[in-house]
Amino acid sequence: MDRYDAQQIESKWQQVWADAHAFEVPNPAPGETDLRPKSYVLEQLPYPSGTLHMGHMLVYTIGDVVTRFRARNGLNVLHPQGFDSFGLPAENAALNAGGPPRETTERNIEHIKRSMRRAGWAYDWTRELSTHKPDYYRWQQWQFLRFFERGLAYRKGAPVKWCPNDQTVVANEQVQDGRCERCGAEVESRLMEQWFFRITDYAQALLDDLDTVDWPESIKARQRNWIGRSEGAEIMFRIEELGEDVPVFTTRPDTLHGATFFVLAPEHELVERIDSEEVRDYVRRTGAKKTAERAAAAEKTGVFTGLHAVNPVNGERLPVYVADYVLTDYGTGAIMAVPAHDQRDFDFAAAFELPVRQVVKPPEADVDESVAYVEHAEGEVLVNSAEFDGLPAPEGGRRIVEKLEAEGRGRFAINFRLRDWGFSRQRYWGSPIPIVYCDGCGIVPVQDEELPVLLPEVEDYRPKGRPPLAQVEEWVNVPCPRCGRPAERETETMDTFVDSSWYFLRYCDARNDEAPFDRTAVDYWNPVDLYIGGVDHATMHMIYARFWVKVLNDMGMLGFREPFARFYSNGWVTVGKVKMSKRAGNVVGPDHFIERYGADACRLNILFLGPANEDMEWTETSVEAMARFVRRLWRVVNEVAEQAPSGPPESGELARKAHRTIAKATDDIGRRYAFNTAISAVMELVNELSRDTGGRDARFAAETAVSVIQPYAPHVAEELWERLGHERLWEQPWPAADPALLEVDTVEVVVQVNGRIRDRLHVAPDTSDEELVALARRSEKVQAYLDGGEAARTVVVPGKLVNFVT
RNA sequence: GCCGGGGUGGCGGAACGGGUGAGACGCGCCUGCCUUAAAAGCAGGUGUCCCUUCGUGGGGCGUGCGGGUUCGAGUCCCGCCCCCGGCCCCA
Repeated sequence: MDRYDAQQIESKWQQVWADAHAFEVPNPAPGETDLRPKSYVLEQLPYPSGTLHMGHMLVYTIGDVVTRFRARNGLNVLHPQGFDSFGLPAENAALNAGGPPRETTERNIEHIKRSMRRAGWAYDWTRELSTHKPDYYRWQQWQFLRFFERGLAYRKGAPVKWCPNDQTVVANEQVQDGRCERCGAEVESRLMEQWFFRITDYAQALLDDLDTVDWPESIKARQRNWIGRSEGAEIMFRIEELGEDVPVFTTRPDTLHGATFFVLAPEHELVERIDSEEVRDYVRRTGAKKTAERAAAAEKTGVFTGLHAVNPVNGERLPVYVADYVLTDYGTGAIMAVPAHDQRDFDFAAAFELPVRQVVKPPEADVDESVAYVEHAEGEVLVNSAEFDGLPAPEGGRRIVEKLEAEGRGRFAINFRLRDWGFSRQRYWGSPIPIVYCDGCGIVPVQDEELPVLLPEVEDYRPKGRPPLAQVEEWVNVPCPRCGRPAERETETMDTFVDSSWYFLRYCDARNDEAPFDRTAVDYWNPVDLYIGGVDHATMHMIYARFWVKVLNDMGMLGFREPFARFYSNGWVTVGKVKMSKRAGNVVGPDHFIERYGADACRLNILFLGPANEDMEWTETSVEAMARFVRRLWRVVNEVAEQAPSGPPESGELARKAHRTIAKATDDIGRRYAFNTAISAVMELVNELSRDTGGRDARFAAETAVSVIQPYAPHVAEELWERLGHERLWEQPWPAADPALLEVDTVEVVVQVNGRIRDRLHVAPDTSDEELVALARRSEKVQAYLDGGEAARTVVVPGKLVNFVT
């Protein structure tokens, strides 16, 4: 027997697969139907900002196991791969490396592709895409123009989060604890003109359709959190001195009579009309505050404006304050303050000595205005609320809104936390936005025939506050597409989340140069049957992509409403319980381990560490263990190949074990996504096989072990399959377990007396209940415990136990 | 605060519609074989405590804590404790 040589075997089979175009999956030709059901298996594509790490190893191996398993189970499987190559990570990587982003990015892509091939992942590379390539972003620009025509992409001035380090606007979602998610710098608030997608139009649909997808509950919960739907009312207050109506949103219209003051956010548009040095000073100070400071402030701050707001329900004049505990980007940026029933209002009232008036009273309690009553109790009623006194609070709230509605001063309303998606970036490395600004015509879209608007090569792409593209005069200055007079191009670029909002559609028709994709192709493959990726993309990317698909569906470009029918979220790979990440500086790459132990051992290892949807601890000893297992498999199967006779199995215990292994692995991979336990099952089989490698059953067991481990360790499986006298394992049907052979010859049946085990019987699995009881009763040990008496009740679980209850 | 997910040996983890003896599989550790030696490999042992005429012997306790349902609970119910993650001046 020759020695196991991972490198030699793996490169051999990788070459065989490439030559055979083994994983290339053409779209069905027009008019033809593939009889196999389709399956679209997709993993989130990588940012080529460096090399692969163990997190990638995990996600891509999961996808690969499922792909290979499904292909052998008669499905037509699409499994493409590409690169999310635009955006800040790639650009920052280029800045660090000191070259142009295109060069570093493309170098990284080549490196990653080599690693991916070396790992043996079965991709259809004919569909490869990179989002920084003009043939990709051309169609993104095209789709942007369709969004723009429909008013779904628009420009507005808005307070935005500005990262002083990256010198760009970042999305709210990219801010963590007041810091830039990418670089960790504290973000500032600025008012800027921005491009937005009108995702809020789809808030309700995004919420409702979560019920139609098969995702982990935790991921759905995150999206629901993010969308943040709350029901309440919008109530109109008149600012007396300005003669302006200001709406407020409240979830507690029942407490309207308890409003004792009124607060505007410092950024509220009315604030600049207030002629007060004190107010201007406060707004200035607040603006200088970092978002994080503002949220963390223990003491409520604010300033009286001299204005008054009229409460529409009772005509009371409430003093108007400006205070930064009211946020400009939630609700309407103004609130009615009810200190008796809101902790924040209560704190503010305490600091500014404002009155507190309780209007909701829990049953059997006196009115107590020394604390805020914010919880809810069954049977609470309204007090101090004029004609609504005594009504249960929920009903009272309803009646109050109805009354205001009749007067045109209020209505039931639903508010979402979700904001429109600001997607323009003041950076270089992204898709240009195909827009031209003309003094005469305003915002003018670039004509479809002019696409793509190519990203020009620039000398200096470092961010300086102004978009780097603004410095490229020969690029910026163009004639207006509408009137032909001198005009200027949009110099901001698109957020990389735009790129990843539709890449899974492009894979279906990746070489189309007449449209983003053909609807037939996209409708054939989609929705993605299994989407695999990290929880970190559960909110942003996966909400944007859902939005994108809904819009395209409304445009009639595709025939489905949800992109990802099922989502599998992989856990983190940890080192000493710390997430493996660039930031933590504990990244271990697969390349070194693949070189040392082989891709098969590494693939097995990453899935054997634990359940793939939970965090798993990386240890080097476990790779060694898997390398040991592969060598053991190699030795045992080679032995069988050399000495075991061919011929139909004899259905002995070893053959039965093989059938049980098939059954377990099929269920573990196909239904449960329990990748670790399927490996254990094969290990058990190999352990048993190693004790007896000589018979026909041994040959069958060896073939089974090789066949079942193939999705995990495809190279060594293919080599051993060949040595067992067969070929092209990757195309062989997945083995089927014979139900008749799943049972062992004899089973051990436990005999209990009152739930205590007293004896064991060894019987055939199909022994009848009556027979079991008779056998059990005959046992001396049981007799002793029954003590001559009779069982009041006898419980029989066939093949498992007999329990006498006295 | 609200929401989601978890607590099982020295470690990672099994036990998948309550059905035996929990702890599969692997790591680590211990003993032995092979070897001049090492590596690799092979065989066996490994929750815990007690009794033992040491026998492939007997028994108690064990799945975060306290109750409960059941002939039978890691699994179901009630009440706690702790850990991880998400959204939070969200009006």
